[in-house]
Amino acid sequence: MSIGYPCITIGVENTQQKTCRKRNATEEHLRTLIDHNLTALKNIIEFNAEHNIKLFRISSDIIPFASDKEVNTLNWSKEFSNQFEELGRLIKKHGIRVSMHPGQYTVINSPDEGVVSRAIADLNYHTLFLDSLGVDEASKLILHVGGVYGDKKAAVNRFVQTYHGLNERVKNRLVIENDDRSYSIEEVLSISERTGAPVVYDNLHSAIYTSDPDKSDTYWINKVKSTWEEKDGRQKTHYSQQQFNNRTGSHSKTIRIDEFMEYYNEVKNLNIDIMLEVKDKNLSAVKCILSTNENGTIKELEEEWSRYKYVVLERSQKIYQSIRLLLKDKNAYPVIQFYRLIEAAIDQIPSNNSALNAASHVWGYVKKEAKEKEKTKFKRLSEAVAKEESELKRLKNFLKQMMEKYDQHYVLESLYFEF
DNA sequence: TTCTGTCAAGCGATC
DNA sequence: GATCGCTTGACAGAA
Repeated sequence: MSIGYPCITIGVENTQQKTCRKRNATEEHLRTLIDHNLTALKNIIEFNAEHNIKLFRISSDIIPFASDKEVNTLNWSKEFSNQFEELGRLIKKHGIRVSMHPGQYTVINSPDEGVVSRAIADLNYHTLFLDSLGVDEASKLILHVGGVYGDKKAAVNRFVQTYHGLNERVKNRLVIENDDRSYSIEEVLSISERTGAPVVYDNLHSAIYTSDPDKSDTYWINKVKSTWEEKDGRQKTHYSQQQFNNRTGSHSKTIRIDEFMEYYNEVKNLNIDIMLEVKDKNLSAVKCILSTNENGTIKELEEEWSRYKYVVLERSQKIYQSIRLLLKDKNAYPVIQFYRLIEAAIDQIPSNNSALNAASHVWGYVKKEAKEKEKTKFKRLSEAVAKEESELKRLKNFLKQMMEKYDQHYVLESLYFEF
């Protein structure tokens, strides 16, 4: 089983994707952006390899306006073929399975022909991107069924009809997913019967929208399994949790580990890949991978701790001490307790005092080298935080600048500036 | 330098 | 029929 995350990373240097506005999309500017984004992808792949993350969704925005031939006229696949080859080699070398997922705006069953032809162009773009990497058919392209338009039967028929007219290369990668308001898992399954497309089961969507709420996740995962053939690779699923107090269907900030482990224990023998849909992306992927690793070592937790420690200290001295104590036994691997404590800390809002405490720890990395003027500024900003919580952002921005100026990579690679 | 509004996409609910 | 909300991170111009 592989566990992965979509599109972007939190707290990993040089992995940020760039884009632009249509009106600024000159050929030259697009070239710069594509070059930048492919380099960022390479850095993401390397990060994933280092952290044993074998599943990753590539952002649809990686080639800006790729499916709009009037805006992006570049032959990017050919022009950047060297970078694509290198990326493909890297992906294969590390055994990473990549995928893509056009968003809610790519709709092939619309009654509007213009919408459909743009959607087809978009699918062609995604397919060309994956083909350019040289990855096999197990690298999938995930799509929702689309709209209902007041007549679901007709809408489904249009989906099936358009599907059959798609390029073979697209069809070889295309997978359909249940959504949370229009097409339930049972409806997607019946569309799969008519198209042959494999099905991705999404647990949260199904919890929100299904005609059969009594059926379990395992029931549907088993049911859907037969839509996956050998050439499609391992069955893929999407997993997410509801963010409390948000709109139904909102993805949680982080994967709550106890809830995940309950799910994992039910599905671990079903031979699936799990794509986590969650706001904190790679952080939850690493969390879930370490939590399900029976041969994990304390060293891996110590590495995690080095990234989280100031985030925790900023919120709770008590939890900070508890985690230090927890990691004392070098032969143990208390991974679940560790993440429970991290989650408990992140749930808290930093008080002025605890935030200042963490800030002064971080300041400690540079205070010897700092110029008088910088020391004064730190003092002034700290005093402001003591009076007014809203000033914390200003103080942390200043600290980040200082860490960059004095090359304090230990702090910069931590998550202190990400929370 | 920091903040706020805008972009880009299509559906569907609401007035 | 027109408008807004949904979603998302980053752009882009204002302050």
